[in-house]
Amino acid sequence: MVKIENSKRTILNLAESLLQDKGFNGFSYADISSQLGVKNAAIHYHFPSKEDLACAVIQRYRERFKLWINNSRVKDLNPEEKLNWFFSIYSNFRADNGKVCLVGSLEAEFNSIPEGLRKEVEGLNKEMLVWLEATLNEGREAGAFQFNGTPASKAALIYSSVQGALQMARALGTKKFRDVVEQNKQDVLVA
Amino acid sequence: MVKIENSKRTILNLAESLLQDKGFNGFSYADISSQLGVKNAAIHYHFPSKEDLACAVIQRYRERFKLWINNSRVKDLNPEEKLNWFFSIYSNFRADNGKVCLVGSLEAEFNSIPEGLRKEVEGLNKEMLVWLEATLNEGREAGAFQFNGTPASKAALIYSSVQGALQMARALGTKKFRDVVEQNKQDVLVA
DNA sequence: TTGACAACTTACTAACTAGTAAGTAAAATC
DNA sequence: GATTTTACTTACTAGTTAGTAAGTTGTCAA
Repeated sequence: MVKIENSKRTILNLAESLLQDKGFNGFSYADISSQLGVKNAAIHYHFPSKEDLACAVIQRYRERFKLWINNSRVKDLNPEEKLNWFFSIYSNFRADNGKVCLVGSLEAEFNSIPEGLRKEVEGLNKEMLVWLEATLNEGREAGAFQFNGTPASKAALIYSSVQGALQMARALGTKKFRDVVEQNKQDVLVA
Repeated sequence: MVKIENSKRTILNLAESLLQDKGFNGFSYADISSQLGVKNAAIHYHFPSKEDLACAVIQRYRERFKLWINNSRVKDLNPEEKLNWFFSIYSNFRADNGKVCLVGSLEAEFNSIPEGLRKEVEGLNKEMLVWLEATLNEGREAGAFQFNGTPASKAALIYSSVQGALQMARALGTKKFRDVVEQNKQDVLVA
């Protein structure tokens, strides 16, 4: 038998991509198996249910995010650079065939996805907001950022706007996404 | 035969509600027919395809928005009141069982919805941005609003953030949505 | 060399999907 | 009063969905 190396990881990659492209209700096991060149049942062997598969995607993303923010490449950046790194995640999504944020995609379908998956999405969303809030606070105390309100509120605004902008760019083009990122920077950076 | 008065309108209401609740790929004709107490085929009689149905929902919403903004109740408001009216649309969505914006819902699923529907979403999105941009411009010139960048960019930021915040509130609660609205106000209103 | 195990395939099911064709009954129109 | 139209129902199809059970084969460890 020809072994595809690390099928499990390849399945996760394809599922992540499909979630960002079509949404949870917009893709099927057949989309994955056909791209992988295997049968549907092979996917079920690795991930018994669609919920298991999507949960594994989010869990992996949460691990990845934790590794990133604790790695010196991000940890040691100054607040402005950290914010730019954050925006670059989403710029890369946009550049990659107009993908949207996993969190946004799944929250848009929140009332038609399994319960366990909702919990994972909630966890990821919280973790990202906590980091963004801390970064905004750090930047304001260092005099690099300037904004009204609490870092928590500002973090919620920035995150939700980027999430929304990725979606909006699908209908109105990449410029809209870039506009939102630039406007966010102008609204927070000290001139 | 017992006539349900104005079935067509009731179907549109249910479809609009389902789109905001579950998304295009998250509801079926059966969801509508069961709530209406008719058979599936009755829905197909009024709207042959699911695309026809969803397009009709968006078309009606576009008409409604046009009527609203041209009605003196909104037209004659000052810029700050206009912005508050805009936010109130989404506060009402949130209060109504955590519904999200039609545009956001459909853009999240953009790559798995029919072509004709995409065009309608694009149209609605543009029309709302044009109004918001004009309102922001009007407010800035009147000295009621203060912000960096162009009214177009600021409009894109505000709209995408509200769209994203409705989705985020599903996972993290209504407070997050309110935070984003308040932060937006603080970032634009002259103190 | 044998036996266990991992990673599949084949073959299937039950439920649901959008969509259609033909028939029916009430109501509006001529 | 006859005919057409509106708003359905019944009955169906073809395709897709997630998910399962049982069998197969290559790989690896004892």
